Amino acid sequence: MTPTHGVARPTLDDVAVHAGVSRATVSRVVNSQSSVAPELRERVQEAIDELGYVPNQAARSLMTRRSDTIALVASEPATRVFGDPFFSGIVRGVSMEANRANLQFMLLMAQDFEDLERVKRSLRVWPVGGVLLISGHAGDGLPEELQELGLPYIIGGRPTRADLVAPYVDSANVIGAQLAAEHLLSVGRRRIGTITGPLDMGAGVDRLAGFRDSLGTSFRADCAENGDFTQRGGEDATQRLLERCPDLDGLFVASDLMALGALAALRRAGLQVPRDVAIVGFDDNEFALTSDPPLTTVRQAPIVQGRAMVRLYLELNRPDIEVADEPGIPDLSGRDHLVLPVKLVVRDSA
Amino acid sequence: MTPTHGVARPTLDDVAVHAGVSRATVSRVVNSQSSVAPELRERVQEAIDELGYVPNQAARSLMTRRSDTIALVASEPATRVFGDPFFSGIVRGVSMEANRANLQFMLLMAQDFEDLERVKRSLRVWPVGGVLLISGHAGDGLPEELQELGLPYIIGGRPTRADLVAPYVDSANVIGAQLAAEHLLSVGRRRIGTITGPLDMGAGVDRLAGFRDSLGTSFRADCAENGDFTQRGGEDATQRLLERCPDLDGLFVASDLMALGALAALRRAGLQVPRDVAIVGFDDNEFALTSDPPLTTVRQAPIVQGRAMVRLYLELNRPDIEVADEPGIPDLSGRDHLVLPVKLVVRDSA
DNA sequence: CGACGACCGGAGAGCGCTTCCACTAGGCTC
DNA sequence: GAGCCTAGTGGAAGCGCTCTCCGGTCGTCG
Repeated sequence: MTPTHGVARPTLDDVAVHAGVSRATVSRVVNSQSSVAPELRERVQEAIDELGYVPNQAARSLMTRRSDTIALVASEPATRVFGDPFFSGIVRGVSMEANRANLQFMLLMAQDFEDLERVKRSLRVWPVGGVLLISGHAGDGLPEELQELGLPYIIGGRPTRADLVAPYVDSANVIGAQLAAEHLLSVGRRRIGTITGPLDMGAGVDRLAGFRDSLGTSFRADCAENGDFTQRGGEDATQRLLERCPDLDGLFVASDLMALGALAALRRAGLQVPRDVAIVGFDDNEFALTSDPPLTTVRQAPIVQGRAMVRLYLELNRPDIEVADEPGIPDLSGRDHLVLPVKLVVRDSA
Repeated sequence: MTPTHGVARPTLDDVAVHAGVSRATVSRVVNSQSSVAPELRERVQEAIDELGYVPNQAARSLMTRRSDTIALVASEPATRVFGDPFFSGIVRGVSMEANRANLQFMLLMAQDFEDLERVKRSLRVWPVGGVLLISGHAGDGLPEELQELGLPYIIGGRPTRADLVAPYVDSANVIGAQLAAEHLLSVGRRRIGTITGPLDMGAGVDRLAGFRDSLGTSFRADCAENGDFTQRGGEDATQRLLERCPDLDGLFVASDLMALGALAALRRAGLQVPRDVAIVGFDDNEFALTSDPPLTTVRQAPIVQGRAMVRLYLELNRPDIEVADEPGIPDLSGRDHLVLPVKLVVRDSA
């Protein structure tokens, strides 16, 4: 048996004795709820500092029946979660905001069906107060599971099932894709194809929809190829696309990582970007800047998205934690969802 | 206040009543320690299944004064943790093995000094039973802090301070670098430079040491340039190196990600790989395979390393959890450290 | 000046679990 | 067959905390 801490940690009682008050008073000071006389509060605070008192989370959550832990669940294999800067942004945002709210967050990844079961089991066993769902694929069953467990959750992206009402934080994917398509049209491209994201994900569907919408009658279904948001997938998809639509002069790729693959495929096919084919990506991550040529792309803000997800969770489920307004993060009081703006960033690829 | 679970969860008592035994007996069955009559044990198990009983972790760890949670702490910014497949491998390995042992793991990243303080605070507040430290930089103070907190920890890599005795799991970095250098020599290269890792990290120091060792008197200090294990860092370092040592015909780069950058820098300088400069990397991750040309590199096994770290932790600190032998993971009974073998993988770059 | 209310602090009951201890059987040894 | 184990079970005491009650102390108004 391993004690959690080598040195015996001071308890509430210790502090109470030290400060000459009752446990209840100390508790009230610690949780800064209800009224404690200023003088007493100060004395208690001093005792806390002096003893280096830190509340025992286990005891606390045993009593309150809630836990100050949120889980970030990605229905993706670890390689993808770790390979795409988009996820790193989300994680950073979540980590940032969770920290500010004194929540602990844990990261769960589900590579496959088996893992999905494991994750569900984890959520059952571990005292988690809420779940942030990212990269949801239709049919992973996670929202339903959480519903059943009575665990509040926030979706990053949008619900994939229309009958499922759930709070979410999404990027303006449709608009972003429209901007991309319009830009390609505005630089004179007329035979425009697209590499989509997975069509069981909101982002995949929406970016295709926006693209199709802006192209109108010039949209050619045979010049849309499915990718999987990985570089390799983008490369393969582009190669297939080139075989079917060799006369392409413009390409909207639904993520920068896939666009990187597309660049490689085009180069191998002897095509120059943007001279022969103009490319617009989606994300605006570090790859977009360092690629050759630098990508024209649609900027979204994964860090903000991650932060907003935590804040939305707090807003809806933790009235005891106050969420201070923050510049750069849209106000979300009273809302149950948020769609973050995107912006076209023009560089050399289109 | 949010209840952790919408539906009232059955407690030990519920199970006890249902099975017609005492709480103590149910607890014994759940923890499968000490002896319970087979017949009773079965009856209890049935009751557990029937009610869908899941132990309350908070109550449990309140009693046992330990927590079934381990933290994986990376002294790196999130962008690096998420950008390098090495980390993704570690995380996957840890996640895998933690899961098997029914431990929860949480990921903490320290971008800078401020974060480091935050992480330390987290470790104090949250009931963590042990810590896995990766990517330790000399002077981050983490080991000392953990020592003081009385938290057991395992180092991924090796202790950066000689006076610090701590269990660790490392790769055979010195040997790996020797293999790389010897390979470059064996293909006839004589003017060999190196891009090192950060020299405040064990991996950085050891790979340089192995390289220098194999080169002997042909080692040229001015043809060693420091990198930071990022692609960009590798690119910049290579560029600097080329200015100082334009006659280079071989290059050992201490990580594949940096090697990718090196390839870019060489290409920009109009040099061909391997004709003009032969390159050997370190890692053997997916980039090594897809780069142009595919990298000759030293293979290490981050997933195994992650798994071994958890197993070593269990071995040393949790006698109550048994660690079954696993093919592919070196036996670690009785050991307090492990050095994983590496292997040269020859492809086209050298 | 007495009574009422507002407010503040303390006592104490548990949250769900583990584990020490006491106790009962049954199987030994001599 | 009496003593003595050993194995198996239940009772009960808390782990450290929160929060409901309740009693006490003021300020204030009639």
